[in-house]
Amino acid sequence: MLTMERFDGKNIAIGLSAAVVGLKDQTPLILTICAEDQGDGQDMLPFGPFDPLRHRTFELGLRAFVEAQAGLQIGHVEQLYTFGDRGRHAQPGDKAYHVVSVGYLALSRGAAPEDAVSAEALKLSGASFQPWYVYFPWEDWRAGRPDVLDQHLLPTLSDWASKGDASKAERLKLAFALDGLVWDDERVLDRYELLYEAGLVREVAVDGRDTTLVSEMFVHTGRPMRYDHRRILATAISRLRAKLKYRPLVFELMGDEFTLTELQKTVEALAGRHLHKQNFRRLVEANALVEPTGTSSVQTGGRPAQLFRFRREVLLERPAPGLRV
Amino acid sequence: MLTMERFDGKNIAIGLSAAVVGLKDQTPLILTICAEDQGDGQDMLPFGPFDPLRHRTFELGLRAFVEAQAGLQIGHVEQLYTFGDRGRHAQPGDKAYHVVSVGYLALSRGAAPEDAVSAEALKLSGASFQPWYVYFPWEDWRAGRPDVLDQHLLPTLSDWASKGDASKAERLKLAFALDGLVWDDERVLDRYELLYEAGLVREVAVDGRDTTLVSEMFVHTGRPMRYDHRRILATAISRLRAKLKYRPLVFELMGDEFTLTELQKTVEALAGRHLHKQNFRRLVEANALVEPTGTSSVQTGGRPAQLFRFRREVLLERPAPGLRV
DNA sequence: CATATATATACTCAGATTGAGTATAAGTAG
DNA sequence: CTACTTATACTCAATCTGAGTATATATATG
Repeated sequence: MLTMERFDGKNIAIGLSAAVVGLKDQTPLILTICAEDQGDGQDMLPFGPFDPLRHRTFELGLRAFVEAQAGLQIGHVEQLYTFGDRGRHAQPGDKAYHVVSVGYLALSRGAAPEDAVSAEALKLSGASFQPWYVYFPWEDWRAGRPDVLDQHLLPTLSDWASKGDASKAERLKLAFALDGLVWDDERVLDRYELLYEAGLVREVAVDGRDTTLVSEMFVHTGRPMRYDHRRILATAISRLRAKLKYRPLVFELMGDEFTLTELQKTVEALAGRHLHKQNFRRLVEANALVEPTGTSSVQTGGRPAQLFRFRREVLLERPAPGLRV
Repeated sequence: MLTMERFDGKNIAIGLSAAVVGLKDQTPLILTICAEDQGDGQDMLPFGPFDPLRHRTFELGLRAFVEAQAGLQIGHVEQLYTFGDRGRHAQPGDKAYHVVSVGYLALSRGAAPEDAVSAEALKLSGASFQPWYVYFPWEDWRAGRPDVLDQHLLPTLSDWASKGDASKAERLKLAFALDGLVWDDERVLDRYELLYEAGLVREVAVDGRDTTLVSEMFVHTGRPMRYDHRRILATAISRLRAKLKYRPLVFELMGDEFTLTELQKTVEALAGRHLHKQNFRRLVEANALVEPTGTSSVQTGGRPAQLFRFRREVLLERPAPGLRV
């Protein structure tokens, strides 16, 4: 019953997709590509088929795709999730294979203004970094609660949930912090999935659903992506936001030297919320995550700020060094 | 360049494997199967090939395999990781396909003594629940630091690390809490991977490595499993231990009514470490995870304990209800 | 140069949480 | 009745957290 003959692989293909996060001007960015032969204008993440004959591991394959499609070297890479549902990767003329999609999170400094080499490579390849809140406008709370929530998303979602079973209303309550619950910045995927199930994002069209009744919502639910790439991006943001709290991942996106304010603005940009300045400082210094370089920076107006660098040794000293804010 | 024709799926197969956790007599258990035609005596997790034509999603496929191979219904299911490296799933005569392995964590009440139906089904199928610390003896700290660490594992591992580059020594230090670091109960996978890389677990034999020099270590490094199943189990334990702290997963393994001591012993069994009794109580009650049933239990000796049940409503009240111990 | 303005950095303080107890209650075994 | 066992209540100091106030040091302006 359990022989290997049942491992009959035909008709299955594995797609590797990378959510490559960058940063420029306190804006979190995501690397997108466009392909000539699939150009319906929708954004895509760098991706490609895993071929075990050419790539020893998923990760090596992934790095090769990003390099080939955007000319970019990536640093930290971690696996997110493997999506296997039928339909979510479907495209016309694609009946031959069932595509299973392995999503990855990657971090890159290639979006920084000072990286001229990456900028040139991006221009040549046609790839580019897009602000990630374009795809999820309701996830940016830095300037307070986004208006789109109360004006468009929640009325429609509540209506949808009230017509379904109780579990839909429960999930909605938890994901969107109804009834006085606190907004959880890590539930990016939960929120996107609810919008998807409610048929409010443009991607549902490839599922063959009728969208005429809700299509006026699409303008409020962010820019769509090809395939299931927006779902992978949502997973990436969720993971990154969670991991910031117990791993020093921010520094993979920062320059070598930075002020504490720059560090804070970066964390705020990724977490999508505002932090208390004095307490942020205390946290960073208490955790010994950084050390002063001795120099200071002449900023725009105000007292000059000390410059700091990441203290790599912290990785060997503390079990879970991060910015639990 | 990015056409779907490159999604050429031949020679790839997807294997689904489940680490099904159960509990009996304060012992964490893992469901293992044995197959006649692959019977070299090594334990396996329930697993099988994903066939998109028969199973709409990975999860449905997985449930079907567990049902077929152990006659067991499983409750909570979550994806762990997808392993794609060449070699780790290899077996003689298995050249036709590259098997990519998607690991899952599942929880089941089927190992409880009162579940006669599951016991019967297990007997018929030949599957059984095994104590999980048999596979990872160094992970059980309930009775203090396990002797095997200082007597066998750490001397050999340190020796191995000192001959490699500095990063090996760093990983060893973090994973096994050298130099006064605190033991992190969640790093089960890190520790197993180090033992694997150092060639100290029996599974390395299928990698074609020479094991004559280290084979006397195998008796100290736990019982092996087929394929990469012990790695999946390590991932499952890591994830379960991490998630206990912010999700009320324990209750998926408990009966409907229980005393606080039973609850504590269960958490201790899973986390592999001893907890402070009075503080555990305080934590459980402060988080409003349970409510008294009004009855009490006549235990062996001592004052009778109140019986409690899980307060399901907590899922709707608090953002991350768990037992952060 | 004095002053307004902007940013950086230091320090305070009350309330909540945590780790590690002591004290007391309510059963069973002999 | 006494010893023993387990359950439950309460204490206390150290630490952490959220939300401030106060002060320092720059630039821009009249």
